[in-house]
Amino acid sequence: MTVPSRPAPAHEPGECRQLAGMLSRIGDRWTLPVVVSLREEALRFNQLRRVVGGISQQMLTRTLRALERDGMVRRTVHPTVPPQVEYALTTLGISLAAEALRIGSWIQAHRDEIDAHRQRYDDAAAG
Amino acid sequence: MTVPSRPAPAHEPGECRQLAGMLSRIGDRWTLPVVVSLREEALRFNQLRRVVGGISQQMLTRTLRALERDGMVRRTVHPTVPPQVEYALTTLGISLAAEALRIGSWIQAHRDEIDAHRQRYDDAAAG
DNA sequence: CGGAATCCTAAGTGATACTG
DNA sequence: CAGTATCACTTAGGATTCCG
Repeated sequence: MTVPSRPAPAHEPGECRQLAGMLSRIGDRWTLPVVVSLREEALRFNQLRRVVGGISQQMLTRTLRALERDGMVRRTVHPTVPPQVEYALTTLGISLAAEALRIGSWIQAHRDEIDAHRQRYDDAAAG
Repeated sequence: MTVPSRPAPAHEPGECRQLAGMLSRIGDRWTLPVVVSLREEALRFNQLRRVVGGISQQMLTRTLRALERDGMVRRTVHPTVPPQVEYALTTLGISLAAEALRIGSWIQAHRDEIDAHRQRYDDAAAG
């Protein structure tokens, strides 16, 4: 493709930043495990915590709040005693999970390649 | 393999963690802007810095090192005076960029929806 | 049970100054 | 030009304690 004097970059800084922003939102340590854990069924707080595994109470709370704020997760409180709170993916959340899994496929497909590169790079640095 | 009473979750913790790990690698503040900036042509350090815009020298160095380590970017030093270093995407990097842009499309498509949710959530929290 | 509040550490990020 | 080194600040995350 010939490059004219100065074509539109096909990427504007704003877009990249938003893209990076959303990727880091879902790329944090717990968002994806939580979303994937909710993929098949709604779960209650401590159920979810057990399924996800290894997540602190605080981080689960924060992650769920962020997901709820973004409209990815719906929080339903059942006025029982003791209180019962259920978390479920929204349509938007399901849609995001699908995209995430797509990237997951890419990663699995290229994981060996990436690991090999890292190995080589680190070896070269160490040597 | 015997069929368990419950179906396999279709997600193993290890996978999620790797997925999240890679997403946070490319979801950091600068990786994507850098990759996208390199999409059409190889650039030198300070060229790249200008194109990306707003990135500190240190973060550009770190981002490029990480990308190089992962085999996404190839670093070529031309033994001239003054030194000239060129950065270019590898095939792997181009492939990643394509995936990233796909997510970008998703974000653009759902951005208004997400923003509306956030607005509503924040308003409710403030009220 | 489902959180909130608090404290602490590590990592990401930016600014600045210096070097080959 | 293309970095490295250092410092300061902010945020992510974990551990612990307390509450309705």
